[in-house]
Amino acid sequence: MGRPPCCDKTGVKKGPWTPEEDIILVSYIQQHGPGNWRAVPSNTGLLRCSKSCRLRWTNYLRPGIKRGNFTEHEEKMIIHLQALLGNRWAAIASYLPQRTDNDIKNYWNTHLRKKLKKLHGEDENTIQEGSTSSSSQSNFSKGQWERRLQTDIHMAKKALCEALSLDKSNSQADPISPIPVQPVQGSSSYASSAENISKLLQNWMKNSPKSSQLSRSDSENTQSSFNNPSIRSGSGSSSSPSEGTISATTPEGFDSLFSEGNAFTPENTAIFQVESKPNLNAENGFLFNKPGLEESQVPLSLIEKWLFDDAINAPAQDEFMGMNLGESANFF
DNA sequence: AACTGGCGCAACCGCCCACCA
DNA sequence: ATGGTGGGCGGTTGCGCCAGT
Repeated sequence: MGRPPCCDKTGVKKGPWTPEEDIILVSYIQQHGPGNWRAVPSNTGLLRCSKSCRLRWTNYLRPGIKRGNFTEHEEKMIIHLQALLGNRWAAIASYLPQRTDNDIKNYWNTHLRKKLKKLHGEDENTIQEGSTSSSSQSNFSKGQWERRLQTDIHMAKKALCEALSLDKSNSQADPISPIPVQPVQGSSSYASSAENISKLLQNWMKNSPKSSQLSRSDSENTQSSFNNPSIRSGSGSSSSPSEGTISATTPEGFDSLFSEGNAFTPENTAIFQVESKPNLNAENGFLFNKPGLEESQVPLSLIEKWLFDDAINAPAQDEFMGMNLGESANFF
């Protein structure tokens, strides 16, 4: 039969996550990698649903997440992509690798929708939401649906093209390149996450005088995990400690890294160096190495090859931004 | 100073689909 | 082949903060 239930609802904690819980979760993921979420609550002692752990990780703790104000460029992209893809926030988020779908969704609901509403008046509903909600999708004319499908295919091709030519894409000024993971400079892949935690902990320490005492046991736990060089890749199903290595070579260990006045900086984040040539894992944002699979040896499936070849031959590089998206194209 | 309403965001809920036993 | 679960995703809610009165 199937698997046992992910968690019984009794005794499951809800509401905002505490820094202690964050540390425990990050520590665990450092050791075991993201994935197998069902095992997380039991293995960590967190009184959280596995789903809650996954969401906390993907929306807040995951490496490479950029928080704060959206740039004008990001706004434009979101508006364009929303017009093209509808409320498929995960798909939109894949074009803004530093933003989570939840962030984009929130930003859309709180900022952009109102902006557009102002701009369009009451017509906004027909322009924007008419193309988005799943309930109205059934009302799509065949032409609309096909156009959307074509757009998706075109984007998939572009995404693949970009992904397969990473070297170039980093410097290309294509504003809508769907890069799965923001290109990382050297070794700072984990630093983003650690930076999140660091900021979080600094606030926590300011607000909670007992925190240092409390974090004692946690830090012992997390120290070992941060000094544990193994990161497992992907879903954790195919895991090998050698797949990715992180050098956490601080003699003071985790405590010193997160102690007040010792926030993560470009200098000290360098301690989390990924040894050897990294591969990007789009799902979890970690860098890891696939043993025995050099970059030049990545095999292309037939479909990938087709998409890649077709994308190269397609002259529609500017098609995306130039598409008639109604008023939204002239939003700025 | 106290109250109130709006806003922003983190987290939850429910559905769906792929996968597993 | 089938039933059940994990994980992904979009919609919604709840709560804290802040400006206005």
